[in-house]
Amino acid sequence: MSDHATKFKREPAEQRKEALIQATLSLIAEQGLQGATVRAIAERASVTQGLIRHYFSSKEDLITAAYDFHMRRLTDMTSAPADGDYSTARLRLATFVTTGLTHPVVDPGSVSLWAGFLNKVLADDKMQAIHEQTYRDFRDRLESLIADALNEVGIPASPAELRRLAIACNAVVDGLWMEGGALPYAFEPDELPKIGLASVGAIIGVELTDLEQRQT
Amino acid sequence: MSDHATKFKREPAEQRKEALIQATLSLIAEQGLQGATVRAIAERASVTQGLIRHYFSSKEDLITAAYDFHMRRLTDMTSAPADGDYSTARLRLATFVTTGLTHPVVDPGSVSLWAGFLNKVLADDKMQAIHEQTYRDFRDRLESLIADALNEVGIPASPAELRRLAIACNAVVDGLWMEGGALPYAFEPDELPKIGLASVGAIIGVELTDLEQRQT
DNA sequence: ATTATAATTATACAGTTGCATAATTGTAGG
DNA sequence: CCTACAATTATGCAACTGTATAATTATAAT
Repeated sequence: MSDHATKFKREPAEQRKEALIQATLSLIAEQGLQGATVRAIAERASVTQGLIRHYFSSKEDLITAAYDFHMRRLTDMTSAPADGDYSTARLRLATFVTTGLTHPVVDPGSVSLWAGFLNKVLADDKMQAIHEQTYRDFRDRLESLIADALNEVGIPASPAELRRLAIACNAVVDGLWMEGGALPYAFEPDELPKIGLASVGAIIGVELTDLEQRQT
Repeated sequence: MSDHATKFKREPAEQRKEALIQATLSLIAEQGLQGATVRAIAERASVTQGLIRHYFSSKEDLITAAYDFHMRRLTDMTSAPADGDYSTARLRLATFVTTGLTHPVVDPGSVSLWAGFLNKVLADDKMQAIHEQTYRDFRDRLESLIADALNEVGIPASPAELRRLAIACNAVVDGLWMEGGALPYAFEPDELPKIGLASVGAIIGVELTDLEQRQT
């Protein structure tokens, strides 16, 4: 009679780690950092709290890993559709902006998550490094899309100019992203991407709004 | 001999309340919401913890009051210099943008504070109401400045257009504000206001960068 | 089947948290 | 001067926190 109801299952390390990270992220999104206690995380991941210590040397270690995971995912979600777009540079830029200002990138949970981490970012060096890294990745990606679009219309820009344009466009996208996440019902469904396209277009001096509708 | 060293002093209610709020804000700015425990707040305000309960019915009550106080101050700091400017509408708008992108409005503590509150904002109705209120105040202020500037150069805009422009400009300013606060050493001292002016100018189609230097 | 071992659970602990309640004490009005 | 009362301190408590350590148990290799 070996029918003892098995009390737990062993999972591959990476899978468990990610499950714990996901549990952590969902808790922070819902209740902020304070809601992410080891016990709450363990419960949400259907695991006992001791296991967290087995995979992460401390709670801070888990938080750091979760932050890295979230920021990477955010950047990837925004970049992916534009990366697969091989039409014109302008359209690629437009796709990037539109994606970054549409669900699921724009989402209360995402914004809450980002905000929840921010004060740790300013206090902890490791967090600061991750923040700087992901910010630069995102902005560099945007800068190269802008450079391509400007070349395409025959108005290339100097490196210094490109830097300024990238910072500005990044700010518009970030700002709209935040507002959309923080006030989900304050904007029409298509309003944010439209405003984003018009603004980025105005800043770099290239028309972007009419491009999106066309079928290849 | 009535020289017993007086153990405490009675302060007017409003003054004590504000002292407690200031202590709360400085703690959240430095360490996030988690650092703002009743004991830490009391100590920073040079008071014992029981007193907090005497002025605020709960910790949440204090946090809410602190949030309201901070957001009001942020909006006021940004608006004040532009309000006292009676030259041209364009200059007033430029002053508004510049002020919002310069110290002390741009400041790691301010951003940290704002972020620390955000997840509470999404969860708590009272906080949500305060957030919506201050956001609208700020954006409406910006919208009226934009409207004046456009009228001044003879290109008035429709209400719907004005709304879009205000949302976009608000996003630029907010985005730059955040980036400046989150990465204090990533930008040159004058870089953010310059980029802000150029971007807002580009979005609404009015030159703003050359105005600031002129002496009346 | 047995065994070795890592994955997982179980238990314990000292410190911290928000809050309630009681005990003081400054101070304005008589 | 003193008296009343609110402002403030003092003390206590139950719940929760992160972490350490020991006890189980699934599972792959033998």
